[in-house]
Amino acid sequence: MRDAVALDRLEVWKQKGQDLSKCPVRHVLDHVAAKWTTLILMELSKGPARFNAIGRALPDISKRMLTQSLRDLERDGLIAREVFPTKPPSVEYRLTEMGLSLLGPLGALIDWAELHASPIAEARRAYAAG
Amino acid sequence: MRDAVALDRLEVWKQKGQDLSKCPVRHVLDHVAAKWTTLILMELSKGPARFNAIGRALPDISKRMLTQSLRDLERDGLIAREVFPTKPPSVEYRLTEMGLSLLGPLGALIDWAELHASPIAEARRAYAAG
DNA sequence: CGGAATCCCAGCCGATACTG
DNA sequence: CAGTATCGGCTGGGATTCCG
Repeated sequence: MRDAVALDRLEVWKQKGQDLSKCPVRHVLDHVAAKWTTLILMELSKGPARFNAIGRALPDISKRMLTQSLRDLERDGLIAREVFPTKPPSVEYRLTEMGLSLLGPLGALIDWAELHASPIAEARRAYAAG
Repeated sequence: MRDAVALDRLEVWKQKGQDLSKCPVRHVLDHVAAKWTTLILMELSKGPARFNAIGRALPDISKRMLTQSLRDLERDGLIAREVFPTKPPSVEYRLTEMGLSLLGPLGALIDWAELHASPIAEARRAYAAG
Protein backbone atom coordinates (compact mmCIF):
# COMPACT_ATOMS: atom_id res chain seq x y z
CA MET A 1 0.00 0.00 0.00
CA ARG A 2 2.27 2.70 1.26
CA ASP A 3 5.07 2.86 3.70
CA ALA A 4 3.71 4.34 6.86
CA VAL A 5 6.90 4.43 8.86
CA ALA A 6 6.05 7.57 10.75
CA LEU A 7 2.59 6.40 11.60
CA ASP A 8 3.94 3.21 13.06
CA ARG A 9 5.42 5.17 15.95
CA LEU A 10 1.93 5.68 17.27
CA GLU A 11 1.21 2.06 16.50
CA VAL A 12 4.10 0.89 18.61
CA TRP A 13 2.92 2.95 21.53
CA LYS A 14 -0.55 1.53 21.21
CA GLN A 15 0.72 -2.03 21.12
CA LYS A 16 2.72 -1.57 24.27
CA GLY A 17 -0.64 -1.24 25.94
CA GLN A 18 0.20 2.28 27.08
CA ASP A 19 -2.39 4.82 28.01
CA LEU A 20 -3.03 6.68 24.81
CA SER A 21 -3.47 9.96 26.62
CA LYS A 22 0.16 9.83 27.73
CA CYS A 23 1.61 9.16 24.32
CA PRO A 24 4.01 12.00 23.53
CA VAL A 25 2.83 12.11 19.95
CA ARG A 26 -0.73 12.70 21.08
CA HIS A 27 0.51 15.59 23.08
CA VAL A 28 1.75 17.43 20.03
CA LEU A 29 -1.39 16.51 18.14
CA ASP A 30 -3.41 18.05 20.93
CA HIS A 31 -1.58 21.34 20.49
CA VAL A 32 -2.45 21.35 16.84
CA ALA A 33 -5.96 20.43 17.81
CA ALA A 34 -6.43 23.13 20.38
CA LYS A 35 -8.51 25.87 18.92
CA TRP A 36 -6.04 28.69 19.31
CA THR A 37 -2.49 27.44 19.63
CA THR A 38 -1.99 27.06 15.91
CA LEU A 39 -3.08 30.66 15.37
CA ILE A 40 -0.77 31.84 18.11
CA LEU A 41 2.23 30.01 16.68
CA MET A 42 1.33 31.55 13.36
CA GLU A 43 1.20 35.02 14.78
CA LEU A 44 4.51 34.58 16.57
CA SER A 45 6.13 33.24 13.41
CA LYS A 46 6.11 36.86 12.28
CA GLY A 47 8.21 37.85 15.26
CA PRO A 48 7.97 38.36 19.03
CA ALA A 49 4.81 40.00 20.27
CA ARG A 50 3.21 41.17 23.49
CA PHE A 51 0.11 39.83 25.17
CA ASN A 52 -2.36 42.38 23.93
CA ALA A 53 -0.76 42.55 20.51
CA ILE A 54 -1.46 38.86 20.03
CA GLY A 55 -4.95 39.42 21.36
CA ARG A 56 -5.59 42.17 18.85
CA ALA A 57 -4.28 39.99 16.01
CA LEU A 58 -6.72 37.24 16.99
CA PRO A 59 -9.92 39.24 17.46
CA ASP A 60 -12.13 36.40 18.61
CA ILE A 61 -9.94 35.09 21.39
CA SER A 62 -10.81 35.87 24.99
CA LYS A 63 -8.14 36.91 27.45
CA ARG A 64 -8.80 33.76 29.37
CA MET A 65 -8.07 31.50 26.43
CA LEU A 66 -5.13 33.57 25.31
CA THR A 67 -3.54 33.22 28.72
CA GLN A 68 -4.22 29.52 28.88
CA SER A 69 -2.99 28.81 25.36
CA LEU A 70 0.18 30.77 25.95
CA ARG A 71 0.78 28.85 29.18
CA ASP A 72 0.31 25.54 27.41
CA LEU A 73 2.78 26.46 24.72
CA GLU A 74 5.24 27.84 27.23
CA ARG A 75 4.92 24.75 29.37
CA ASP A 76 5.98 22.56 26.48
CA GLY A 77 8.87 24.81 25.54
CA LEU A 78 7.44 25.95 22.21
CA ILE A 79 7.37 29.61 23.15
CA ALA A 80 9.29 31.70 25.67
CA ARG A 81 7.91 34.40 27.93
CA GLU A 82 9.97 37.40 28.94
CA VAL A 83 8.89 40.10 31.36
CA PHE A 84 10.25 43.62 31.02
CA PRO A 85 10.13 45.65 34.25
CA THR A 86 8.81 48.74 32.56
CA LYS A 87 5.99 50.84 33.94
CA PRO A 88 3.44 49.40 33.40
CA PRO A 89 5.13 46.03 32.97
CA SER A 90 5.16 44.47 29.53
CA VAL A 91 5.49 40.84 28.58
CA GLU A 92 6.86 39.55 25.34
CA TYR A 93 6.34 36.15 23.79
CA ARG A 94 8.50 34.59 21.11
CA LEU A 95 9.00 31.23 19.49
CA THR A 96 11.77 29.07 20.85
CA GLU A 97 13.96 27.11 18.45
CA MET A 98 11.77 24.12 19.05
CA GLY A 99 8.65 26.14 18.36
CA LEU A 100 10.23 27.46 15.19
CA SER A 101 11.03 23.95 14.04
CA LEU A 102 7.39 22.98 14.39
CA LEU A 103 6.36 25.53 11.78
CA GLY A 104 7.67 23.32 8.99
CA PRO A 105 5.55 20.22 9.62
CA LEU A 106 2.62 22.35 10.69
CA GLY A 107 2.88 24.40 7.52
CA ALA A 108 2.91 21.20 5.46
CA LEU A 109 -0.33 20.15 7.07
CA ILE A 110 -1.92 23.55 6.48
CA ASP A 111 -0.75 23.50 2.87
CA TRP A 112 -2.40 20.14 2.44
CA ALA A 113 -5.59 21.44 3.99
CA GLU A 114 -5.64 24.46 1.73
CA LEU A 115 -4.97 22.37 -1.34
CA HIS A 116 -7.78 19.95 -0.55
CA ALA A 117 -10.27 22.42 0.84
CA SER A 118 -12.62 22.33 -2.12
CA PRO A 119 -12.60 18.53 -2.61
CA ILE A 120 -13.43 18.21 1.07
CA ALA A 121 -16.24 20.75 0.83
CA GLU A 122 -17.51 18.87 -2.20
CA ALA A 123 -17.38 15.55 -0.33
CA ARG A 124 -19.34 17.09 2.50
CA ARG A 125 -22.04 18.35 0.18
CA ALA A 126 -22.27 14.97 -1.54
CA TYR A 127 -22.50 13.21 1.82
CA ALA A 128 -25.19 15.55 3.07
CA ALA A 129 -27.13 15.15 -0.15
CA GLY A 130 -27.30 11.46 -0.15
CA MET B 1 12.21 36.00 10.97
CA ARG B 2 11.13 33.13 8.84
CA ASP B 3 8.97 32.75 5.84
CA ALA B 4 5.63 31.57 7.04
CA VAL B 5 3.95 31.25 3.71
CA ALA B 6 1.81 28.29 4.64
CA LEU B 7 0.72 29.80 7.91
CA ASP B 8 -0.44 32.93 6.18
CA ARG B 9 -3.29 31.00 4.60
CA LEU B 10 -4.95 30.84 7.97
CA GLU B 11 -4.08 34.46 8.48
CA VAL B 12 -5.82 35.46 5.30
CA TRP B 13 -8.97 33.69 6.37
CA LYS B 14 -8.90 35.36 9.72
CA GLN B 15 -8.47 38.81 8.21
CA LYS B 16 -11.43 38.33 5.96
CA GLY B 17 -13.42 38.41 9.16
CA GLN B 18 -14.70 34.90 8.55
CA ASP B 19 -16.00 32.63 11.24
CA LEU B 20 -12.99 30.65 12.30
CA SER B 21 -15.04 27.52 12.85
CA LYS B 22 -15.83 27.43 9.13
CA CYS B 23 -12.27 27.79 7.96
CA PRO B 24 -11.51 24.74 5.80
CA VAL B 25 -8.09 24.43 7.36
CA ARG B 26 -9.71 24.00 10.74
CA HIS B 27 -11.64 21.01 9.45
CA VAL B 28 -8.42 19.17 8.81
CA LEU B 29 -6.91 20.32 12.07
CA ASP B 30 -9.98 19.04 13.86
CA HIS B 31 -9.43 15.59 12.43
CA VAL B 32 -5.90 15.61 13.73
CA ALA B 33 -7.28 16.79 17.03
CA ALA B 34 -9.93 14.14 17.35
CA LYS B 35 -8.88 11.42 19.67
CA TRP B 36 -9.22 8.50 17.26
CA THR B 37 -9.18 9.60 13.64
CA THR B 38 -5.40 9.69 13.41
CA LEU B 39 -5.18 6.14 14.70
CA ILE B 40 -7.81 5.01 12.24
CA LEU B 41 -6.03 6.60 9.30
CA MET B 42 -2.89 4.89 10.53
CA GLU B 43 -4.55 1.53 10.70
CA LEU B 44 -6.04 1.92 7.24
CA SER B 45 -2.68 2.97 5.83
CA LYS B 46 -1.81 -0.71 6.10
CA GLY B 47 -4.67 -1.61 3.82
CA PRO B 48 -8.47 -1.86 3.77
CA ALA B 49 -10.08 -3.27 6.89
CA ARG B 50 -13.47 -4.17 8.24
CA PHE B 51 -15.29 -2.56 11.13
CA ASN B 52 -14.44 -5.05 13.82
CA ALA B 53 -10.91 -5.52 12.53
CA ILE B 54 -10.25 -1.82 13.09
CA GLY B 55 -11.90 -2.12 16.48
CA ARG B 56 -9.63 -4.98 17.47
CA ALA B 57 -6.57 -3.06 16.31
CA LEU B 58 -7.56 -0.12 18.52
CA PRO B 59 -8.42 -1.94 21.76
CA ASP B 60 -9.57 1.07 23.74
CA ILE B 61 -12.07 2.44 21.27
CA SER B 62 -15.78 1.92 21.85
CA LYS B 63 -18.06 0.92 19.00
CA ARG B 64 -19.81 4.20 19.36
CA MET B 65 -16.68 6.25 18.81
CA LEU B 66 -15.43 3.97 16.08
CA THR B 67 -18.67 4.45 14.17
CA GLN B 68 -18.64 8.17 14.68
CA SER B 69 -15.00 8.61 13.74
CA LEU B 70 -15.44 6.54 10.60
CA ARG B 71 -18.46 8.64 9.64
CA ASP B 72 -16.50 11.84 10.13
CA LEU B 73 -13.69 10.63 7.93
CA GLU B 74 -16.09 9.32 5.33
CA ARG B 75 -18.01 12.58 5.32
CA ASP B 76 -14.88 14.49 4.39
CA GLY B 77 -13.92 11.99 1.71
CA LEU B 78 -10.79 10.71 3.45
CA ILE B 79 -11.99 7.14 3.63
CA ALA B 80 -14.52 5.14 1.62
CA ARG B 81 -17.08 2.65 2.91
CA GLU B 82 -18.13 -0.35 0.91
CA VAL B 83 -20.81 -2.82 1.92
CA PHE B 84 -20.59 -6.41 0.73
CA PRO B 85 -23.95 -8.20 0.65
CA THR B 86 -22.61 -11.35 2.25
CA LYS B 87 -24.36 -13.20 5.04
CA PRO B 88 -23.88 -11.73 7.55
CA PRO B 89 -23.10 -8.46 5.76
CA SER B 90 -19.57 -7.14 5.95
CA VAL B 91 -18.34 -3.59 5.53
CA GLU B 92 -14.92 -2.60 4.38
CA TYR B 93 -13.19 0.73 4.91
CA ARG B 94 -10.26 1.99 2.90
CA LEU B 95 -8.36 5.21 2.39
CA THR B 96 -9.36 7.29 -0.60
CA GLU B 97 -6.66 8.93 -2.68
CA MET B 98 -7.19 12.09 -0.71
CA GLY B 99 -6.89 10.20 2.56
CA LEU B 100 -3.72 8.59 1.31
CA SER B 101 -2.24 11.95 0.42
CA LEU B 102 -2.81 13.17 3.94
CA LEU B 103 -0.48 10.53 5.35
CA GLY B 104 2.55 12.47 4.15
CA PRO B 105 1.97 15.76 6.02
CA LEU B 106 0.53 13.88 8.97
CA GLY B 107 3.57 11.63 9.09
CA ALA B 108 5.83 14.68 9.05
CA LEU B 109 4.03 16.03 12.08
CA ILE B 110 4.27 12.72 13.90
CA ASP B 111 7.96 12.49 13.07
CA TRP B 112 8.46 15.92 14.55
CA ALA B 113 6.57 14.89 17.67
CA GLU B 114 8.62 11.76 18.08
CA LEU B 115 11.86 13.64 17.56
CA HIS B 116 11.01 16.31 20.14
CA ALA B 117 9.24 14.11 22.65
CA SER B 118 12.02 14.16 25.20
CA PRO B 119 12.81 17.90 24.98
CA ILE B 120 9.13 18.55 25.51
CA ALA B 121 8.98 16.21 28.48
CA GLU B 122 12.05 17.96 29.84
CA ALA B 123 10.46 21.38 29.36
CA ARG B 124 7.42 20.19 31.28
CA ARG B 125 9.49 18.97 34.17
CA ALA B 126 11.40 22.24 34.26
CA TYR B 127 8.16 24.21 34.15
CA ALA B 128 6.59 22.14 36.90
CA ALA B 129 9.72 22.54 39.01
CA GLY B 130 9.32 26.27 38.86
C1' DC C 1 -0.91 46.27 30.96
C1' DG C 2 -1.22 41.40 31.78
C1' DG C 3 -3.26 38.59 33.91
C1' DA C 4 -6.33 35.34 37.83
C1' DA C 5 -10.87 33.80 39.64
C1' DT C 6 -15.50 32.44 39.10
C1' DC C 7 -19.69 30.78 36.83
C1' DC C 8 -21.68 28.03 33.53
C1' DC C 9 -23.11 25.55 29.43
C1' DA C 10 -22.36 22.64 25.03
C1' DG C 11 -20.17 18.84 23.43
C1' DC C 12 -17.28 14.99 23.56
C1' DC C 13 -16.90 10.67 24.87
C1' DG C 14 -17.40 6.22 27.69
C1' DA C 15 -20.56 2.46 29.35
C1' DT C 16 -24.30 -0.24 28.58
C1' DA C 17 -28.01 -2.35 26.19
C1' DC C 18 -30.49 -3.44 22.06
C1' DT C 19 -31.12 -4.60 16.64
C1' DG C 20 -31.17 -6.31 11.52
C1' DC D 1 -21.14 -8.61 11.86
C1' DA D 2 -21.97 -3.87 11.98
C1' DG D 3 -24.04 -0.99 13.81
C1' DT D 4 -28.02 2.27 16.81
C1' DA D 5 -30.02 4.25 21.23
C1' DT D 6 -29.81 6.25 25.61
C1' DC D 7 -27.85 8.01 29.76
C1' DG D 8 -24.58 10.62 32.14
C1' DG D 9 -19.84 12.40 33.55
C1' DC D 10 -16.16 15.32 32.40
C1' DT D 11 -13.98 19.20 30.49
C1' DG D 12 -13.04 22.86 26.94
C1' DG D 13 -13.86 27.18 26.59
C1' DG D 14 -16.99 31.67 26.52
C1' DA D 15 -18.59 35.74 29.55
C1' DT D 16 -17.77 38.37 33.24
C1' DT D 17 -15.42 40.34 37.10
C1' DC D 18 -11.51 41.58 39.87
C1' DC D 19 -6.27 42.53 40.82
C1' DG D 20 -1.03 44.27 41.02
